[in-house]
Amino acid sequence: MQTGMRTDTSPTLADKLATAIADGILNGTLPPGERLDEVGLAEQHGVSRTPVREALRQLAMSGLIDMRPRKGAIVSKATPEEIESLFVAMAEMEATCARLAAMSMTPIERRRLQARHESMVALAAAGETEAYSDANVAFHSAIYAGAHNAPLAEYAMSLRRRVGPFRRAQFRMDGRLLRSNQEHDAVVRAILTGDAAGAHAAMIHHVSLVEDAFEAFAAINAA
Amino acid sequence: MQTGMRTDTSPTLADKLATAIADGILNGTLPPGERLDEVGLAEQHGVSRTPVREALRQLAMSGLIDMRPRKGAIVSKATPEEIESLFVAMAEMEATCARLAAMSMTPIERRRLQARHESMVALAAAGETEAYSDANVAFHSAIYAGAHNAPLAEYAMSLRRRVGPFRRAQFRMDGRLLRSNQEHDAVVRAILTGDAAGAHAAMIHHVSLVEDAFEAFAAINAA
DNA sequence: GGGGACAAAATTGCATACAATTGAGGCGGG
DNA sequence: CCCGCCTCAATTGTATGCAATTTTGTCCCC
Repeated sequence: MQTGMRTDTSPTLADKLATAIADGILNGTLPPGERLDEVGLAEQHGVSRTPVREALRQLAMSGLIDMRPRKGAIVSKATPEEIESLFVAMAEMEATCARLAAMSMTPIERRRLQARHESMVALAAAGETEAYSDANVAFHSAIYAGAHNAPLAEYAMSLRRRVGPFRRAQFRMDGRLLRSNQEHDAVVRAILTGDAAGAHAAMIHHVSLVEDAFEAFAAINAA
Repeated sequence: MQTGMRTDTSPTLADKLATAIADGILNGTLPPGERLDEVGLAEQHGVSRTPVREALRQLAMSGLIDMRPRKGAIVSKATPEEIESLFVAMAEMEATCARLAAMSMTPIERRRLQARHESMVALAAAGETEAYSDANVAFHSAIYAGAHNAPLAEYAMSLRRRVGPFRRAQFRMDGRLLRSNQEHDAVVRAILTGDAAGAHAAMIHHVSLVEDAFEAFAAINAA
């Protein structure tokens, strides 16, 4: 799903293309720096250039791709500094959502968050990386939703997507799963007790460690 | 300027149209709910529908307009709850930027912020609404920039634009200028002393009052 | 062998043309 | 008088065609 995307009653070709291309970027088929040729994409999807151009423009606004007039589009390829900024921004957004969630989640939402978290304990212990990763996204999304603020939640999700291409395989690093789960525990406890400041701090801490993991990963790959 | 807009080397027609339409929305020429007819806009600007459509898609992603497949585009017309969410989101973003600015502004940036603030004291005292309003935007922009985080700064600015259509004439309310200036003083003091938590709190307080002003304004207009 | 100018190919930007869906208005039946 | 259906105009979605700029490849000269 795409941030701020048009409400989809019978999605248009351009919309479908936008999600298709975004998927390609997120799952690594289209790596950062890859050139996005209009006719190529058009032929590849069996459509004309017109909807392709509209899809590209939409993706450009989301930050997933870069367009330069008369130069074409490429998958966004950020410098280490820009990637760092993205991670910091994501940490701040997640922390803000966590703080708001601590203040405004309904009792039902709190119970569900706790249940979700507890179910992840088992996954972490069993080392089920893939299932944990999926559950992790759902966990964070639940916190976005708990903030009860659509613009913030959407932007947080958009940032999560945007850093996606740069954080592949993060969970494969030693002990990430168990550690992530412990940090979730701190976040959940703070939210459940309505400790806004604590939720903020715990979430910043959690997401910052993800960033550290990325940096370690990047360092390994650079070597 | 448009958030996440393509880097402009010889802007394309679609880009120029996007800013033109955005200007129309922001200055009230195109009020919320106004229908954005493609052929109308095309004739009005002397271009074909193609660049108009691309501009609209761009604006849709920014949240300034709403598009529904085969139904056309309208200037975003939010419910009171959605407007409330926008104001809350803006307050949170501004506060986050203020906190980061308190932590990471350079000495030069701090001095400039202080100078800018002091120059606004005179404007507030003299009741120069228009000049103060311009300076106010620059003041907040300086804090965004001081956060040293492009994604957060851009999103904060984008939210500021997005609430624009709903906060017209806010400064005309009694005593807003002086009060705004006093609140700025608290924000600036916190930032200059590196008081991150204080900067956050002061900014939330400041922007929340703007929201209250809006609500009062909306209440008057509804009556 | 290296570098620069020119030409051709490729690619983007814009316009026009066509198709398809929506919404409105009219018409007839109840 | 009201309701449903049908038809048609209006509007959006998509394709194609053309113009302009960028890029690439080649040739010539140094």
